Amino acid sequence: MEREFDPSKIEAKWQKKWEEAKIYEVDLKKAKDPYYALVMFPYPSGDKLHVGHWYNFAPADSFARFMRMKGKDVLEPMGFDAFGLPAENYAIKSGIHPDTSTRSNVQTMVKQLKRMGCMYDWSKVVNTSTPEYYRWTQWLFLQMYKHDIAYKKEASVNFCPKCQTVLANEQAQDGTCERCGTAIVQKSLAQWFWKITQYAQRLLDGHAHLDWPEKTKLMQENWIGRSEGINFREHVKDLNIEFEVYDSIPQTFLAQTFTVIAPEHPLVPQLVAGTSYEKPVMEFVERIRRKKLAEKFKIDEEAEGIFTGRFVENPFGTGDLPIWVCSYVLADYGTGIVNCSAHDERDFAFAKKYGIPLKVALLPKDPVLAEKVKKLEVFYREPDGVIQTPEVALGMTWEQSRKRIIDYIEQKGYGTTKVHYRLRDWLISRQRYWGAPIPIVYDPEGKPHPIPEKHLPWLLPEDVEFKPTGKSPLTYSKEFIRRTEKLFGKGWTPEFDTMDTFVCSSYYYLMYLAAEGFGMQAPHFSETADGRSERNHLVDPHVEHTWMPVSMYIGGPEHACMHLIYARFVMMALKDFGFVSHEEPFKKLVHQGLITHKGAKMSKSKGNVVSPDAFIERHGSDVFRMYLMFMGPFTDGGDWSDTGIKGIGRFVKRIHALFSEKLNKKVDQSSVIAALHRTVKKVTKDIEDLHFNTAIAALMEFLNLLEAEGGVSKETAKTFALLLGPLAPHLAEELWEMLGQKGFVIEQHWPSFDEALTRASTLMIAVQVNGKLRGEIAVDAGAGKETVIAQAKEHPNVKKFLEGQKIKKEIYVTGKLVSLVV
RNA sequence: GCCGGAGUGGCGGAAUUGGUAGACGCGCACGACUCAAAAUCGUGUGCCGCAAGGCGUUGAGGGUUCGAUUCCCUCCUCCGGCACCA
Repeated sequence: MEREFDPSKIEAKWQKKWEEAKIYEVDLKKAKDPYYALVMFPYPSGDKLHVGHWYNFAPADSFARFMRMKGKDVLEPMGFDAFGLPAENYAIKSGIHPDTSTRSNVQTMVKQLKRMGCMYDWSKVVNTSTPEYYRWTQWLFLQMYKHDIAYKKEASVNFCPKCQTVLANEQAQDGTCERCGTAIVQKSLAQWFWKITQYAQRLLDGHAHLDWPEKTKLMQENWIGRSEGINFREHVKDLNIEFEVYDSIPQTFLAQTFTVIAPEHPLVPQLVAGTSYEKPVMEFVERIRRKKLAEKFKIDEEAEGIFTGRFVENPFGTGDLPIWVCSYVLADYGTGIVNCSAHDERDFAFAKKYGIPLKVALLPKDPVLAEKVKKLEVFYREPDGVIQTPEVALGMTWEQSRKRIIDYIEQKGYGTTKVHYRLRDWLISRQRYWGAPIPIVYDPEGKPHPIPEKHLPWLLPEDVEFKPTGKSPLTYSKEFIRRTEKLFGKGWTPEFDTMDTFVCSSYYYLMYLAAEGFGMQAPHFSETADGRSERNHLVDPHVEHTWMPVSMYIGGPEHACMHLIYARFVMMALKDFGFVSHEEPFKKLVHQGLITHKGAKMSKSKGNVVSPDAFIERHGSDVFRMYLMFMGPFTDGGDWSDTGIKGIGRFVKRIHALFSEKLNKKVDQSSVIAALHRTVKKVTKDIEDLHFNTAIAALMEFLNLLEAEGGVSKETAKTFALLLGPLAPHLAEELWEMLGQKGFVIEQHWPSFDEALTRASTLMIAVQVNGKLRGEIAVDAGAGKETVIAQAKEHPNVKKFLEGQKIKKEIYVTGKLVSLVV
């Protein structure tokens, strides 16, 4: 009867049975109670699945299994974010085509993923690098183009000298390349952008309905950077030039003494044309431009500037303002021109450096400090400072005065309120090979034309050289150019850039829904019987309506301001275009924590990477994933320990031993039944909250009790096996079979519990005297306050402390403790 | 600099509408089995004590309370994010 416990054998056995029974395949059209459980799909790298993948996928799968046992129709798909730089860099090094290496990596990863034993629906795989997939990436571009969201413009853009490509703002967050860490430089290039800025407000407003970590929403808010202020319309003295100036602290508007303009601003040459200032100013502009090209622009570097010889005619009668070109002014925020006062730290420092006069509009209450501020010896701006001008806000604090002054400015017609965002349009062009070609061709005059949908997929050419020349590799494809001329005519040229891979991942959650029945081939719709094409629909509207938004999305927090913003934007756009019915893609979002080793982030260079393979070989997938979940709270991550996993190994062996040797009870004692119901209650709640660590601890505790009892009844064992179902799926099946049960564990109902049975008949009550624990008494569950307190006073040790004392206060916390104060 | 989050045994961590701090596991010590080791099992594991029991304790200091890891104030440390946005 006793069976040898060999995890690798039983895991292979159940994986085979699951696959044969197709129990994880979901009929999207028939689902009644859909639950879409999604993890951020992996990049198919040549390295194997690492611990980070496991830490994301395995607990996510446990949660999905739990939902399935709770009766939901759960879709848990898996796919590959397969375009991108690593495959291309590998091709440069090895000569192996990215398509070849990617396909082989995908194959390897599928094999590894299957060993995890997750309930992936392998009939709906997506791979973003296949023509069947990127055909829709290109379709998405065409829709964006058609609806005027995609546009091309010459702009100063972030360029990574190492990756030899431009990057989106989001991918250059701290002035370095998101991929390789190289310092970003600025380049002026004609590139394709998507107008994500048009959605800035909706991206902010949408947060209200999302069950996301507050931290993530906050990061997106900061990134979008909404700022409300005043736009002033101003005129340049002696010239027929007008411009707008954005001011987010309009409190100072009467104390402004000079104006600064960004070096890249197109008005700069006009301001100085034909004057003696032209030469030095344009030289200054060129010097700053070169500086930005050569290196990452340093924040802490001192501001530089030069006077243009021009003045703004000040409409408030407070004197004309000299216009300076200034290195710290950003060309693409606000209007690129700013009016300055003494109450902005940088303006203050700049004016001091160049001897520009300043006026004071705000004074501190402290008279000593006020004297210093008046003499412009120190910079000052505090919320409780007192406003000196304008008259209408006199005496108000900096904070209070804001609204009053804005109202005043609008009333007087000096300016209008205006909202600005820090968010910039999404630069989606990349000068790389391994991506989806942008479906645009240029006529002989250089005017762009969208490629008609019937020519999609617009295939990525094969005959290219993988060399980082700074030019798009597609430029070197003869076939690509021939193809273009053949289709569109002589002198026509294709767009040589490919799309940012974040475009591919911005809608993949919809593609799983469209991938039904096409397996690895990926999604497309066939022509209808009467020959009309249905291909203008990315995804079946009914399926989309039923399954979106994603019920639970799990992935790393590093995507807060990239993928998670792009995906929301694309979903909103698709809704506006009429292709989907929802506007938010991810209803609930959870970030798993980071797994470290020896206190540091795992990396090859540090040599502290933990390979899951050896541990899986030895302990099996169930033990490995349970250990990851047991380490600590899912959202916290943890530090990997080679020895810690042994505890879970023992736990699993002990369970197996119990089931094979100790199913010896007809009926369990009532104390065991009570513990069982408490365990069901706790495990249910813990998995709902993604507190896998404490769920496992509760099961361990229960096992300890069963062992102490010397055995277990079959009924209790059945429940125990079901509780293990989400956490250790293979083991649970094996136990289920050992109990002689039919069907798969995943098809059973999640055990329920009886609240009344979770309560024990006798309670242990702690007794405190003056807040210190002095004893413990056993009382009847139904006993009232008087009885319990009387009993507490009889406890010998408590008695000792009450001796000769007068009791001032008696407190009874029902079912927990008695506190006596003497 | 600004905005978040967190500090609990040798280690990972548990417990917060204020109610027995240290569940569960690792490690360690001793014991059993063994020629021996591994594995396994048992006992112990904040400090003092053979024990009954006592004392201490959740980064530091203070406060509220019968009672504080939990609430309030001050400070320290660590982690994450943003940072020329006028």
